[in-house]
Amino acid sequence: MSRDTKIPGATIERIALYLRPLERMEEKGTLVVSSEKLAKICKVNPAQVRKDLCYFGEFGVRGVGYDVRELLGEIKKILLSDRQWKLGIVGMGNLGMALLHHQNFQKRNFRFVAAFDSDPEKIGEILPTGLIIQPVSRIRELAEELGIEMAILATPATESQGVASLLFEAGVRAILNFSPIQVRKPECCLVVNADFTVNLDNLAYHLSKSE
Amino acid sequence: MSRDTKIPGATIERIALYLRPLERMEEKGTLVVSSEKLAKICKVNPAQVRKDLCYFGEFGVRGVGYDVRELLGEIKKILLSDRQWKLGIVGMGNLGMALLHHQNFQKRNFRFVAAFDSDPEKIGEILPTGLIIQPVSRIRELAEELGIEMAILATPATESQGVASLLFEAGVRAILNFSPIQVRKPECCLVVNADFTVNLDNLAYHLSKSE
DNA sequence: GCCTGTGAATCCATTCACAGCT
DNA sequence: AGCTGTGAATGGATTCACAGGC
Repeated sequence: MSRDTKIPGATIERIALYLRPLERMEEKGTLVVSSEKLAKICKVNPAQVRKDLCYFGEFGVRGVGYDVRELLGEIKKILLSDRQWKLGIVGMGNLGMALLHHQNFQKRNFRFVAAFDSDPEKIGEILPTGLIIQPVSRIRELAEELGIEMAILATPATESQGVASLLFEAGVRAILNFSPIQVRKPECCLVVNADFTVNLDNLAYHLSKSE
Repeated sequence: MSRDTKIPGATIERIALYLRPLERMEEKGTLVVSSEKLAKICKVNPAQVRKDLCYFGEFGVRGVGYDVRELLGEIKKILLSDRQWKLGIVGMGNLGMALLHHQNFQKRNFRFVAAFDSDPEKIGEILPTGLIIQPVSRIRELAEELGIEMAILATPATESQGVASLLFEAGVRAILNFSPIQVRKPECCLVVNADFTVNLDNLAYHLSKSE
């Protein structure tokens, strides 16, 4: 497939999904996987798997399948998950703390290099990882100094927009937003929302639809 | 619009999004809102707001807009968020603990009625909310007794499928899954995945695409 | 004049179906 | 024979554009 084709957003979301089972397969020593097998694990259509992959190249062998190790490498290259990303986190309440210490970020090559909060009680606290909680007022300075590339926003709704603006001004260009508001952002920057209460609202609706 | 029209899944996701700013408007005493205003806050297209709403009825007044209080009521009815939902949570690590104590669930009428873990060290621990951590082996019994309607899965990947199956057998029909695997489920049940590391993978990809 | 409700048009995503390679 | 790669067909979701009521 031609390189210049526009790649659907939905495709790259699924690509990230394919990555995880492939890692487990590599660990277990599985050498080859078919689109059908991978599709079943990820709960998608086999044709979808093939189409998604072929936006990026021809990774498979007809009549055989995909080489697990090779496909894993290609996907990591596509998602830039073969290199480390530096994260900042703002809002060290229950959720912020849990995210900071969550193993899956480390596993996925995301590394926290700074933690911020606006509560004077918390500032200066030394966390188990060795990080020290910094005041929100130092975001500008530290984001540049430490080279923060993405940030996680775990602040209360009232603070989210203010903090997001600070982050964007400091050159952070991507935010994963756990707060329940949609933040304004410059054209060049990215925000993904992860307010899980909306997921529950969704479940509630669909649950009651099916009696 | 006719009542029997199939309602897009994307629509109901956005409906949950509209709910939040409407609540803030009601608190502030705002009486009326236009599709344009609401759209701007939620970062969507105004026509989208109108179309979404008109799947459920005619809530607005031409030339005027939507009555905030009335619209809020209608949306709460649609999403069944005018009643309380009983939640269970499994996996009381950092993340599970943080979710259990997260204020936004309470605000949204989701109430935790049980917490489970498989670690003998944790079982019996009394949490700040008064809940006692129960062994996973009691899921069956307690889910029925307490009337758990949805569950949050914050277990390590290796345990997720097992626990999910237990929950489904116990009559829980909806799961919000924070672990990085796609669980098998009966036809009648629902799973929404909320593995936020895939969101970061997404951000990483799009970030590097835009230089 | 203003803003909703909604068919029609457009855009995007998924699935089918089969040609092509091993 | 088996499984990938991909155009074509289908199915959904978004946006346009305007008629209709305040």
